[in-house]
Amino acid sequence: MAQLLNEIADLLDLQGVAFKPVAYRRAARNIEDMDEPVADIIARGALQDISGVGEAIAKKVEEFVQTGKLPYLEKLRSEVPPGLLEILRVPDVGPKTAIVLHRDLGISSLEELKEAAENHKLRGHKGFGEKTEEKILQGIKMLEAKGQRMLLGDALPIAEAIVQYLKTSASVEKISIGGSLRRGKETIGDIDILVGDEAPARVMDAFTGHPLVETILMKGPTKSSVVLQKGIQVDLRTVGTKSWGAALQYFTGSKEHNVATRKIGVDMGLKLNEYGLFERASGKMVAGATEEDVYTALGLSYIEPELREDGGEIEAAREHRLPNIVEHDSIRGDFHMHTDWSDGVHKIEEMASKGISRRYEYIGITDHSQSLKIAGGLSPDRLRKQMDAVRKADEAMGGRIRLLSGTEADIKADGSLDFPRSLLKDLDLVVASVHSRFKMPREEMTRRVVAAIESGYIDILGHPTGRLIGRRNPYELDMEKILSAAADSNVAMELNAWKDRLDLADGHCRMAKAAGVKVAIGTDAHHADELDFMRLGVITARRGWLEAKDVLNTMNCKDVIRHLRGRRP
DNA sequence: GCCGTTTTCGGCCCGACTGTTTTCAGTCG
Repeated sequence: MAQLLNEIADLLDLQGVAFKPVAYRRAARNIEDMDEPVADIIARGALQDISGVGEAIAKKVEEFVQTGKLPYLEKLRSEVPPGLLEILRVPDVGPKTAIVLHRDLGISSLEELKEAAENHKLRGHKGFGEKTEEKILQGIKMLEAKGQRMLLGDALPIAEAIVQYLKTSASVEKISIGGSLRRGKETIGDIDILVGDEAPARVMDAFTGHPLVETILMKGPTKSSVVLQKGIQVDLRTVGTKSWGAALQYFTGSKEHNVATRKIGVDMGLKLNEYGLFERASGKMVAGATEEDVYTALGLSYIEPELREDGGEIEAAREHRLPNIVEHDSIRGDFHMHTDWSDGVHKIEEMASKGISRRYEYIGITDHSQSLKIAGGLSPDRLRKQMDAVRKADEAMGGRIRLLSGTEADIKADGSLDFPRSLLKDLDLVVASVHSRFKMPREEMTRRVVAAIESGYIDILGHPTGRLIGRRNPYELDMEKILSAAADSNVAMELNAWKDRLDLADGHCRMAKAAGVKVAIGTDAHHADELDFMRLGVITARRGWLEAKDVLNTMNCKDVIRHLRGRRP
């Protein structure tokens, strides 16, 4: 649905229509952000409750869901050559340029544009010169080579390396990651970095001179963009230090959050830009040195970067009822990891020492169960042996960390668990996950998972939707039903922190919290270093508005053990 | 097309960089 609305926006753009494209894109984005199927929202009669969806768009959405057709879109498509849409994807080519290309030069596809640029047919026309021609060719090349969005867990280390490089090579005064990366989105389009410094020229030179830089897209006195190897775009922006807070606020986004905050400013007779918050009449600066100052001056509580998605945080900040979202150092343990007993790399003791170095109070050893042969799942007999091994290792730790003996038990197709109950009840911790028959119909899959939740033998539902970001869709599930069953049985939902899972996703975390279900962040580490994925999990939990009390592994060791033991039949 | 601590009509965030211009339009974030 969101795709169709975005297409309508593009087509309207290409017809030179004003304002409507913005409205359609806003509706598309907010519909896309919903964690509930559009059909269900329609059934609840709540379509127009979505911000940006009014009468006209609601009618079109309902029409499409009911009939599978959208005559309005079909009409637009018939009015605009289909190839013009792909021309819009070329960087630096927007609707105005595309219209001119089509109207004056008869270009109506990417192929034709490429050919015209290569044969220098563009230069000479009003507004088109040699450079524009080159830029368009370069843009088409980038489009063809364009990689997918990066995972949060892949982008973060690259960005941190560049920050470190600029700190040492240009000794900048202030520096921070910005953009979607600072907000902790699960995938990142490009990397944004902000520098607060009074003499930015040397910073720009250092940045564009970074050894990994392949192409310099633009370089100005305060703003530069480069492309690294593998097609990763990095934008650097500098401001004076007295504007640091306003600039960081601006450069963190999201775009929608910025529009909303700037509107609040407008309503108060203020103007917000990256240099500060100013009185519109006098031009006097009201705030800007810190983000806190800016939000306070707008009558808002400070809003954490992870919440800045225009998803209700502005209203909550105005009423000073924002959640006190979970901090990274509140995490006291990890509930999900594998060792060399199944498909992990390291020994129990090696995982434990990594846990100690992370200052954990406890870790759960949860190797695979017997059905998952491909991952060396443990037979009941082997699991008994491992329980002994974990206990011995635990004793050897001398109280520095507590090792919980657990399993990641398969939930079989019929909803039963992969070990006999007599065995499960002797474990400290049972994570249960779906690893087979991913394509079950929604109702059947829901029944399967609910059966496992209601078994009374599981503590945590592992990677609840099974999605792999950019690679595998979530299995079909009625999340409301799952959460309701979990609330009744006091079973926690895992937030699997492995970098391509992040499952539960942020939106589902909010649903879990609303349903009164606790979230357990587990890394699913198969290597000791992967315990560090915890921070991706915490970032996602923060994006899901979770507070420390909503997250199971903020509990201290004593309480966790009491909690788990209390659940044993 | 949407929306309202002024508003149900008349607005709709704001600025850097680029290229092609003799002062600005288009694109992007």
